[in-house]
Amino acid sequence: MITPDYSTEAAPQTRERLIQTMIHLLQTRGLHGAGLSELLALAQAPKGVLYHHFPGGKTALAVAAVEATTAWSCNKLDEYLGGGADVGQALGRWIERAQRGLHGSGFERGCPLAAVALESTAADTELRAALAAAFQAIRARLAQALRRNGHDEAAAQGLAALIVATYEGGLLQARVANDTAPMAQATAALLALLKEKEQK
Amino acid sequence: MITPDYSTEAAPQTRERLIQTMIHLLQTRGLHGAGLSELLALAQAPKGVLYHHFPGGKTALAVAAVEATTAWSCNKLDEYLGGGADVGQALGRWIERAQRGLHGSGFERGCPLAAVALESTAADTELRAALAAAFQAIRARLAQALRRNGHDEAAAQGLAALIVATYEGGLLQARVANDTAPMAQATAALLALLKEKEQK
DNA sequence: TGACCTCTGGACCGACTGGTCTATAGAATT
DNA sequence: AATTCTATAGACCAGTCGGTCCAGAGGTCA
Repeated sequence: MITPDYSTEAAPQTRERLIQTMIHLLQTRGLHGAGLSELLALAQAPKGVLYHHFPGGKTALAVAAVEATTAWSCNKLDEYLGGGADVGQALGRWIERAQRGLHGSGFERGCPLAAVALESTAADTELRAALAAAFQAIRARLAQALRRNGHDEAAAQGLAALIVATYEGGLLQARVANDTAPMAQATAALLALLKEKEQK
Repeated sequence: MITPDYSTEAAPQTRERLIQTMIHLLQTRGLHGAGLSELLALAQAPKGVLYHHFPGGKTALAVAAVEATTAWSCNKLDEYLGGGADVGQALGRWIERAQRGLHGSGFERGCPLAAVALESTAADTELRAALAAAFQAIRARLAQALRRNGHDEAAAQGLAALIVATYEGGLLQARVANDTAPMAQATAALLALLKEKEQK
């Protein structure tokens, strides 16, 4: 007889706490900037717990964090883009949310994917695979919505990549500037260009 | 009588080699991912040399690397934008160069500024100041050229931020995708939008 | 009740980190 | 020739890194 695999209460909480803490550290310090001792202190967990839930250690936890971020982002995108909503509008809401997060954290919390993306090397195969899948999934969702909005396949893919780039690049500039302005300006410029194209 | 301050031959070579090596490591692994031992081995320099030229240690060298990158980028931009050339064309050349660099390094070499930007915290004041100045300078140069091309002040600033964001975000996506496509697509989409606006 | 299992807790470890310090080579100055 | 200054060289250090290992806590089975 197969044991029902609903786990105990405590276990998923701890595991989830580790992932959330890792996401937070990736946003603020990046992968190598985040030490295990700091992570465990923030998550209020001893070392053994980490290696129990993630035998692969720090890297495995980072992969889990990347995957959790991917899932979360896709859900949020689906929510914003749901019902064939206008991509420009959805993008506006998305960026607004990011700006609030950045500003609210004193310009410390950026994108958890971006930092890892720039620190990882080709040797970090699992991490890279997770990151590649993440951006791929996000672009695919955007492209799908753009196609629904009347763009052809090539244009949809191009605009999807441009939107993601604007988001990541805008966040990066805003972070070092200690000011949301660069991100807001970049986004506004992109939205204006998109609107003009529509009206053409 | 003032001593002519052309320095000895050896000194600036070593110092420069340290900076160039740091830039390379920032591009491939980021600030925290790059160890001093690796840096010194690549630069073929003993430890004492580093702390002789950069009493501030690793961070001071990173600041110097950021500043050198800024100067280099501004020079290149001036070259591309010189004589009131079209911004779209200049941007195309700029991005093409970055793509060749990325592809030629097996998708390892990205932007030395971006990685540091995401790893640094508000506590790293010098590093942050250097980075803020870097992006500020680059945006200013782009905005100036855009104004020459007939955009008003606000539009020029917005587009400048958008261009930088596209560059950084495109590079990031291409890096993890192991494929220049996302960057090429994002850039092409942006250039297409700019061209449409011109013709409007 | 005893065996088992998942999960927690933390002592412990070797490797490596960034950084300091002293010795010295060699050119420039006196 | 003696001195001074810049630059090179690397031994050395304390602290921290990620990771291993084992002891128990507490639940769920037979």
